[in-house]
Amino acid sequence: MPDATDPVPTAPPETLGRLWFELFNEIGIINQLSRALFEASQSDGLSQPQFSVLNHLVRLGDGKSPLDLARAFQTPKASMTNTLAGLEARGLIETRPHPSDGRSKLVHITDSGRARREAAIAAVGPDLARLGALTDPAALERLLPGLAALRRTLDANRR
Amino acid sequence: MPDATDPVPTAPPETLGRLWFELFNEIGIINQLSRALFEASQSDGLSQPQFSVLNHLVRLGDGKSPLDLARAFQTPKASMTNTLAGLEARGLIETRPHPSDGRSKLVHITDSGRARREAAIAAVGPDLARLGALTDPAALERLLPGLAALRRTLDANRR
DNA sequence: CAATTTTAATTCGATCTCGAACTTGATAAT
DNA sequence: ATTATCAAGTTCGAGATCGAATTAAAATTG
Repeated sequence: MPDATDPVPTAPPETLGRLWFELFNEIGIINQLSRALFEASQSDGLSQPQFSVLNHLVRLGDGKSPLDLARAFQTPKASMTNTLAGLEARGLIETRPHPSDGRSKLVHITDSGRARREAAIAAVGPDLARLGALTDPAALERLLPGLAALRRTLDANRR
Repeated sequence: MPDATDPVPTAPPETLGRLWFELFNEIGIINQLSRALFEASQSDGLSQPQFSVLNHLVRLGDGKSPLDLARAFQTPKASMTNTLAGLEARGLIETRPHPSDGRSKLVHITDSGRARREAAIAAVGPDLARLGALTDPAALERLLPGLAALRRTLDANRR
């Protein structure tokens, strides 16, 4: 029986750790499988991070700096540099100097990049349709708020 | 207005893709952040996959084959080979020949491996406690079934 | 009981990840 | 104004990821 003077419902510490590990484990596996699913569907070698950046630029607008993008995906700057280099080498984005800040630059998607994104979406389409038939979309939708909250908590809490 | 002759609520295809991408995006970021959180807490270089394997061996028993482990984590065999090599080089696991199958081998955790796992859990403890204070554990718990179902669907659906 | 096919694991190589150090440009402090 | 500090991006290097090819040991087949 809980003692009313307990400051907090004193979670059993072992159990708490287990909950987090289990959660992160599930998430790691899903991440794994979803990346593999996506990349297997792409005939050329567009990686999942590359696609994510293209998609972000289309959906939320381009003209962002690399640092903006790194923050949006919570990835280290060096990783974003690498992803952008891959996209630029393929001509899917181009970078222009920042008009007022000489250290920075702005990332713009090219027409070819837009087309590539469309093609990528079309290529995973059948796989997603297959998944969609096995899953209740509403159930997925219900997962999103909890995940977003968790993501924000983790983000707010990092050093 | 929906036409009653529509065979199925005809999910708007664009929207369906967006839902999946958003979901996988959140999951990718959480995976990212949780790995960084864990690894930053470890003073030596125990990686998150290495820890996961140690944890698995303690919780579900050792004496598994590398392939068993690869399947449990849905990772390619080659990745598991690499993770196990790292653990063995540190003396945290040891492998013994499979008694009846000459191709295989069995992974056993060492005393040092058990101790290392305990230490790793202790080292993330403060971070998890901080997170725990910002989150409702029950809300996390509620996420698990949906994630597990998603994981199973992805798993069942891969080629 | 050979020949074939499967299966467990490793090796290899190309690519990705990311912390740390560095370069260069902006901002602040005195 | 000069100097110190800070911020954006790149480079570098060590390690991780993972598909494909390889090796060796079952299991299967005819």
